[in-house]
Amino acid sequence: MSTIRDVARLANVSVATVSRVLNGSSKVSQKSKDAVLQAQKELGFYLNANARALAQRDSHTIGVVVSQISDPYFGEAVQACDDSIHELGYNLLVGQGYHNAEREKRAIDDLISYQCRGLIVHALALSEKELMAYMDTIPYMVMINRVLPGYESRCINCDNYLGECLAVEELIAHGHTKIAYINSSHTIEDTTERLQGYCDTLEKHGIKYDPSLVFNGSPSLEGGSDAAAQLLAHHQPIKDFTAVACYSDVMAAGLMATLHQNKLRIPEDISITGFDNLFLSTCLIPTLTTVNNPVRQMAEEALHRSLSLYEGKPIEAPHRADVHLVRRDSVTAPKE
Amino acid sequence: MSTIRDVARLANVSVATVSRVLNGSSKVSQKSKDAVLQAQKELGFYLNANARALAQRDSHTIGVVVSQISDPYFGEAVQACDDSIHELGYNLLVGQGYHNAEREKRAIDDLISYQCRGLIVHALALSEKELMAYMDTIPYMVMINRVLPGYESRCINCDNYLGECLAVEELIAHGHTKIAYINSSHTIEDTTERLQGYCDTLEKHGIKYDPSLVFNGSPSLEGGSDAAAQLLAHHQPIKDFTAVACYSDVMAAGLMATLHQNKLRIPEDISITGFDNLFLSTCLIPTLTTVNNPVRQMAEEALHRSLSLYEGKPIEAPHRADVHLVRRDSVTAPKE
DNA sequence: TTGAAAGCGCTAACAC
DNA sequence: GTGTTAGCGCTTTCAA
Repeated sequence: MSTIRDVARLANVSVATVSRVLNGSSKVSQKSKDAVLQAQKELGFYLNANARALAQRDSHTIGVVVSQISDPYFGEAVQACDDSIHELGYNLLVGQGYHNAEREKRAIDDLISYQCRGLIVHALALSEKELMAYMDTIPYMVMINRVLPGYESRCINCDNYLGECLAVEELIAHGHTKIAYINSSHTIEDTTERLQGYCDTLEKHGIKYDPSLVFNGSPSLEGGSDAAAQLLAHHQPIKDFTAVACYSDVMAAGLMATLHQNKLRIPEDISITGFDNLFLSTCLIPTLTTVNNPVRQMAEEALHRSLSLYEGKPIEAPHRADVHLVRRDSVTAPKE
Repeated sequence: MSTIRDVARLANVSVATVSRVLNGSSKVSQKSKDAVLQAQKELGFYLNANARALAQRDSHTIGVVVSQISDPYFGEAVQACDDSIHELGYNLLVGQGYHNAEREKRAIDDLISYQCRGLIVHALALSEKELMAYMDTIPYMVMINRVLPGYESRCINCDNYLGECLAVEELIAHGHTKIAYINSSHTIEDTTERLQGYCDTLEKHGIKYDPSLVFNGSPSLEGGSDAAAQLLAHHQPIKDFTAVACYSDVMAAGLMATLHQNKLRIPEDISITGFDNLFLSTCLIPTLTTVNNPVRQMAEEALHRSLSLYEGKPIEAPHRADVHLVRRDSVTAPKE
């Protein structure tokens, strides 16, 4: 690896000049510029980002931690973040928490030591207390999909409660009264809010909440399948429910696979709703009726807040993203 | 941000001692250790990863560039890489090329300047010439899904030709003779090899290759839908083909969505095969018959080669991962 | 077991 | 316009 000094020597200029040319800064004579560029090419030279970060006290880097990058939801979320991040001239660093407190901690710690200029974290396993400690030491840290009391303006999420109400309303509007619910086993705000939306909407229509129709799984495809398997196992033959509302599109996809394996037709036998409106939900057959979760908008909001915080700018009011129902083909009227 | 000096001062030891404690290295008295840890906690101190990388001439970091992290194929690939990377105690840096030469270049350049200790790149837009130039300047760079002549042992891919042969054989074995093909519009090796497998297998069974049954799209869900739309538009009513082999699972998913929109049933009206065996292919309805692409194994292989290369170790023989057919529900005999 | 000090590769005053 | 040089925060000899 050659250094800036090698380039300077070869180009017959000082290191300062090399730095100027390579950073496109201030006035440099065309002659020096050419010499430097030529020398750079000859040596295959790259500025050392670590050294730059150190000297500039700026890593040009934004950290994002999610559960798992291969999960479609987080794939889209990270994508959304990265797009905004690059637009602003920064680079993205991703950490993965794997639904696991230890790993979440490590992911956050790593990003902090990389001196990220912004930090957006999704954590579902760490306790409120631990997260609050982070929020206190890292003033520019922002959370997504989770709200910490006292830190509301640094927590970005969507209206989970309303979203789930809309989904269940849609099922009821089609005539369903026996509605099961597939839930995430991580009980953080979004989970409890969505479940609450489910319960309240049933109640509002005079339908009694039946806990034996609610099953949990990890918020993943596998988790959706698992929960679905439990649901079917506990209700044979299928007559206790005609529809299933799901915590997320991903879990809904898992549910659909399991229903299909069990020769149940969607929506003829069972209607389904998801949550998130991932691209995935348009690929499923039938396409999934779901609640739009504006990840992209939330990513932008989170990024801007984190950046502002880093610069010590005043904090705005809390942000709660709007949701709306997206009607597709997975909901129809119950049979008979 | 406090520095190691602040910690040293507060703990009443030298910076060297702080460094020793925080790196778990060599002999330090329990007393110093306690003092340092206490001071660290008090200050909320984190070692600066950039400074460490500089001092140690080791960033502890591996770079991976893919097309797009939200793409299910790359989601799984990055995941596989990250798992191996963490096992070895490194950290992952991801770059995205977005099917675009300029972006691919930038992603690679960024990772190089971060001083990655290993570099795994998937690039489909950059020319062979440009990539070879990179391979020459970065001796530890390894490519996936692409083979550069003269650099075979630094290029990891799977047996694309055989894989596509297996898929088409499967269709023919079910009685199909009119088989369309949906292809990626990026003509790199995997694309041409799979197409060749398709052609040769047809020919082997005495079926004439018909170019009017082959359509391109970008290797994405949207691309699959687009290509499918073209295919349908050019063959109305549908009587020129009874099956479609696809370049990838992701494109197959796009195709399935389009067929479904057009009221075509799978597999009753049209049989389909994919390529990759993503988790996605088990979620589609019907589940997709496809070719297993051992991404995880390839990721490990790529990582180990890159690391060896970095350490100047000898290069092994070329690696071409095995493939096999995975039978599911998207293929059946043609009608009538 | 500990500390002093010389770098790591770069940027950014500052002086010319 | 250009060069000199003092750091950035850390690790790692080398001596003590």
